[in-house]
Parts: sequence; C-alpha cells; structure tokens
Amino acid sequence: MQGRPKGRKSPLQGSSASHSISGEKERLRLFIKKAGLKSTRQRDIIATEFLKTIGHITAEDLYKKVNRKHKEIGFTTVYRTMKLLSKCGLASERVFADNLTRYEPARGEEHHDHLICIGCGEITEFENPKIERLQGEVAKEFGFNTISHKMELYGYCRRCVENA
Amino acid sequence: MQGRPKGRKSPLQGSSASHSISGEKERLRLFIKKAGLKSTRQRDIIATEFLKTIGHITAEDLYKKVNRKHKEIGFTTVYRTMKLLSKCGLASERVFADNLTRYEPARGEEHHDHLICIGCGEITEFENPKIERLQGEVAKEFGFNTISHKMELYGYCRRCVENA
DNA sequence: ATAATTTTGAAAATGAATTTCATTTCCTTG
DNA sequence: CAAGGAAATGAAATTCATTTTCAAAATTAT
Ligand SMILES: [Mn+2]
Ligand SMILES: [Mn+2]
Ligand SMILES: [Zn+2]
Ligand SMILES: [Zn+2]
Repeated sequence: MQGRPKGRKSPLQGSSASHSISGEKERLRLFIKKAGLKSTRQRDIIATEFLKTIGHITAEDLYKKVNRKHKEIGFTTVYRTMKLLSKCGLASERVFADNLTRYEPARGEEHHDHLICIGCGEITEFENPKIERLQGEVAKEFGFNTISHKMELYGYCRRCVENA
Repeated sequence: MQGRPKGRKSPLQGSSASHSISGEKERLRLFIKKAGLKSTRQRDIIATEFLKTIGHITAEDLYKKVNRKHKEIGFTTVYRTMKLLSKCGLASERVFADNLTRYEPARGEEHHDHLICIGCGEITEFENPKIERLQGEVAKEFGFNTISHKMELYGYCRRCVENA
C-alpha cells in the first residue's frame, strides 16, 4: 500500500569534503570484487555522492540528492548501496531518537559520540577518552565483553539556547 | 493489513516486586483525576501487572501477560495505558538496538544506563556518577543544555562469555 | 437515571525498512 | 567480440511495530 517513505523531516547535513574520495572508492571496488559482487554505474554515483557528505544523512535524503542529477536511480538502490557501504566499513549506521536510520561516512577515524539538538536537529560529534575508559571499567565490573556502545546527549545546542 | 504485531522475541524480564504498588496506583489515580480522565477496570489491571514487572517489557509482552487472565482486554488498551503511565511518570520508555519500545517501572529512582547482551538479551542496569559528571563537562564545553541522555553498552554478559 | 465525556477494542492506517520479481547490466569465458 | 551465467536494478509489494479511527461500552457528574 506504500512503496517507500514520502518526504519528511531531516535537519542539517552539509556537503563538500576534503578527502581522497578516490581512495575510499578504491576500497569499495576491492570489497566488491572480493565479495564476488559487481561494480555498477549506480553504486559509483551513489557512493561518490555519499562520500562527499558531511554529517548524518538518511537513505531517503541521499536518494533525493542523487535523484536531482540521476532521475533513473531508484530509492531501493540507494538503500541497498548504503547497506553495502556499511558492510565494507565506509559508512556507519546511526539511529537517534527519531528512529530514522542515518549514515555517516566512516573515515577510518576513531569512535565518537553525539550531541543531538532537540531544537534544530543539529548533530555534533565528540570524543571523550575519560568516559570511554570509565565505560571499560563498568563493563569489567560486570564481567561484560563490550562490542560497541552508544552515547547520546539530547538537549539544546548553543545557538538554540541563545535564540531562546 | 495487520492490526498489531504477532509474537516475536523478547528476552528476560522477571516478575514479582517488593514495592508499595498501592502507592504507585494512588499516584496514577491522582494523575487521572487531575487530567480529567477516568479510572477504569482495564487501567487498573494493566497498571497492576506492569508495576509488578521487574525489567524492561514491551507493550506486546505485557499484553500477553495481561491476556492470560483477562481475555477481554485488548492490545490497544495496554498500549495506551503504557503511554499514560509514561506521561504520569510511573513508567520509562526505552528503545534499544532492536528498535522495540520497552517500558520499565520508574520507581522514583535516579537515572541509570544499560548493558545489553547481544547473546541472550539480558539487560543490566548501572549508574556511574563519574561518567555523568564528564558528560556534563562535555555539554558545557559545547554550550549545550542537556535535557536527557542515553548510554548503552552492547556486548556479551558474563554468563554468555563463560558459555562461549 | 440522564447526559456528557471518556474509554475500549477491533480493524484500519501509517511509515520506515525490507523483500520480491521481471528486466537489465555486468563480467568472464570462448 | 559474442554469449551466457550471475548479480543488480527499480517499481511495486510486503513487513511489522506503532498509531489512529470509529462505533459501542463504560464512567462520572448532575
Ligand atoms: Mn557521527
Ligand atoms: Mn532500566
Ligand atoms: Zn539547536
Ligand atoms: Zn548474555
């Protein structure tokens, strides 16, 4: 009764990047070959557009961006390509409180956590080694073998606080 | 084409409690009155069953428990009652990585975070003032006014590690 | 009891995520 | 440079937890 999500919210996610996207595309190509998959025009276009992204974008919004120049590329392919990029380590899947799946380029960098503004939707990243260490201590105390973790602070960003 | 979720997973969530459930039921009664709502047999039954719960339970699973003794009470009412209990502060809504909404009795206690076992589904609670303090520092650094936060560690619980 | 308002429960709707399937594209082999 | 086998594509359908709708039933104040 419905093919795929109709347009909806989606706060900021910039564009443009200063990366060797070529290197990342190469990594994708290798992964594809190794997995017995095939390189396609669509995957190339979608990956290129995604890797230019700064921030956290939904498959739906990425589809909209891609769709501007490439009317023939469908949402399903964007969706599937993001799954693929996640598997090969070029994208990280994130789900915040609005329950939408977002993707962010995973630039081999270290793990990070997020501040999410409930006013304007801005997503800010941070990294705090002390907290990470303490999380390790907590896990140890419970005999817990941690594989991943998620920490999100929800509230109002500086701009929203000032404009209040 | 489908009224509500059919049975699915759902790891542990114990039962039995050592609380003055009567006090919590009184709180619900007051909230209901103050909001111009009505006390009903169903709400009483559902709230009672929920408040006996230890752990984190989905509306679906709570419905199943209630349904054993009260075939006439529908899922929708359980669902709505949990929303009501959340609003009046007797329940906390939690969404972990499996994207199901769970509820846990909110016993006026302090905030806590969770360890979630990806082996057996066990959910363990913890509280770490040092981490909380550091989170405050991070927020401060970004001029961020934190309203709530979420921290979850995913991995294998002691038992699952030992049985591996 | 009566009336006004809220609640209930079955069914339908919603919406993001995922799958299906007929067709097209890719890529290796001859 | 075919040809053929395998994978990809895209539109449409499906899934499934959640939420809404609506007519009938229950609650509360009068
Ligand atoms: Mn991020
Ligand atoms: Mn808890
Ligand atoms: Zn903001
Ligand atoms: Zn476990």
